[in-house]
Amino acid sequence: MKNETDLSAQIARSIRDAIVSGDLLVDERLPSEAELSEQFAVSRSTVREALKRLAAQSLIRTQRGATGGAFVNRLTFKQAYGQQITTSTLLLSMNYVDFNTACEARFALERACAPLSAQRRTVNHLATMRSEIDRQSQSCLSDEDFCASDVAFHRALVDGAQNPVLSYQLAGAVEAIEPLMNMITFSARNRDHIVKLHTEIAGALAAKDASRVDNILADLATYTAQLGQSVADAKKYVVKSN
Amino acid sequence: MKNETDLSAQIARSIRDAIVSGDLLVDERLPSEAELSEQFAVSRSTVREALKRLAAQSLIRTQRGATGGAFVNRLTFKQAYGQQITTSTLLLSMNYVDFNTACEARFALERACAPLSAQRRTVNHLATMRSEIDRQSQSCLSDEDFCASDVAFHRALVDGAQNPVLSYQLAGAVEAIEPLMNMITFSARNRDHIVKLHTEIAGALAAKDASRVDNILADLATYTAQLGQSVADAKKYVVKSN
DNA sequence: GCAAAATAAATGTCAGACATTTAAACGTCT
DNA sequence: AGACGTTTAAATGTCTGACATTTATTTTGC
Repeated sequence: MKNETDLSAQIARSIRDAIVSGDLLVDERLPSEAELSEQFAVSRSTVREALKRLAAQSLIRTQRGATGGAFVNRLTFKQAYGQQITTSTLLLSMNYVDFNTACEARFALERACAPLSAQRRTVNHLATMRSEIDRQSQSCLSDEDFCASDVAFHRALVDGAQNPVLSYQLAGAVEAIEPLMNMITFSARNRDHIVKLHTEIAGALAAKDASRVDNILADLATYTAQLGQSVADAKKYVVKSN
Repeated sequence: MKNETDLSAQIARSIRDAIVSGDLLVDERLPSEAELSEQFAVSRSTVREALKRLAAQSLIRTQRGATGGAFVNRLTFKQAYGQQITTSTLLLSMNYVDFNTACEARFALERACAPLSAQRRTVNHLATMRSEIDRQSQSCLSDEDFCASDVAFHRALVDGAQNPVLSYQLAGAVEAIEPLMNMITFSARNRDHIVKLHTEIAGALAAKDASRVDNILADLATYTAQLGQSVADAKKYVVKSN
């Protein structure tokens, strides 16, 4: 195989395997850097580079001081969200993905959450959604803030499904598309229509009417795709498409 | 805020921001380690630790030699898959998530892909699914191999939607659940039923019958949840549940 | 002109030192 | 004995300087 890698990468992989396989348990302390450098027969710097790699993936955390060291980290959903969003955003922003594809994926996934959310959403979720709708109705809002509020609205919808795995998966899809949405200039008419659809969604969720939620989400998907298309069309007159 | 972090973490964040914001473009070369250590007024070791952090997230790649250095990496879907799977697997394996929750999320997302897959799947996707069904029918297959084939089947279904973003998102959900599925002992009767459902799914996809695919997937979700439940029940007699 | 050798620039690795943080061990006073 | 300050030890964090290795370029020799 590819054995031409760095020592630090090899060591990182070795420790990562030990964690993933359950050989090292959560909160267990790794040997000290000095001990690791002996075990692997490399210098302390090399061990440190390996540990930094693992830290970057939230696989370990380090503490200084007498009882300090590197500990196997219990990956929290928040940390996982963060990584998911970073990765997804980069994937999209590096031009591999056009707006339509991202949009399609996002709404497909969101519609997967909708039935569960209709069953399980709490009053808190509904309240969050309504407060975001209020914010979106303020005409003084910048396009960026409008998008951010849009993301918050849809996050509340997804969180309503009360399934942290779904929330985690959707975090990437919903948040990563925000930079793409930010390229859209929202006219007052656009905003009115979106706010109207959001209001209907909140209403349908409040009524626990899953199929109505699904229909409105489908409309919203179509409408969003149209907005994206118009931006793409406008650009064609300025920049040559690939 | 939290400014108590390592220098290497701060520098990594600074460079990461430059990449995400588009300040550093894909394939652009970063300054050499020596130059970076001057710019940030830290030692080369510290810079190197920062770069290793970024490399661990596939944000940069490094080349040795005269024209070498650190380059902004174009994140490939394959790399993103890999990270996604690692993260998701860890998240699930660290006991935050029970089988039901993971299963629900997985099938919800998969059902989101099904209508698109029914429209767009190619003969190749169907062929892959059929060949996996054949493999699953061999009674000599170990439980682990059966699970692996199951994953391959569902991946083909998802890939049939021909939306790389969906495939990427689902990679985590479908593959990360494999270790949990591996705890299930599949009797011949279990396998027969699953193979039967898989066959029906493939047939419905071939016929481009989206709603039938959806119905069968719902059945499969229910059945899988039942299998997981029986494992959980059996365990209750041995280990006390939390 | 072309192939081999020297060169230079970069990352990879090592060794050793010092700084800083932190908890525990130790004393000292009440 | 107990509370409180001090010392100490162990760990990570950082710096410095050196050498090894890789690789593209330049030079040299024929």
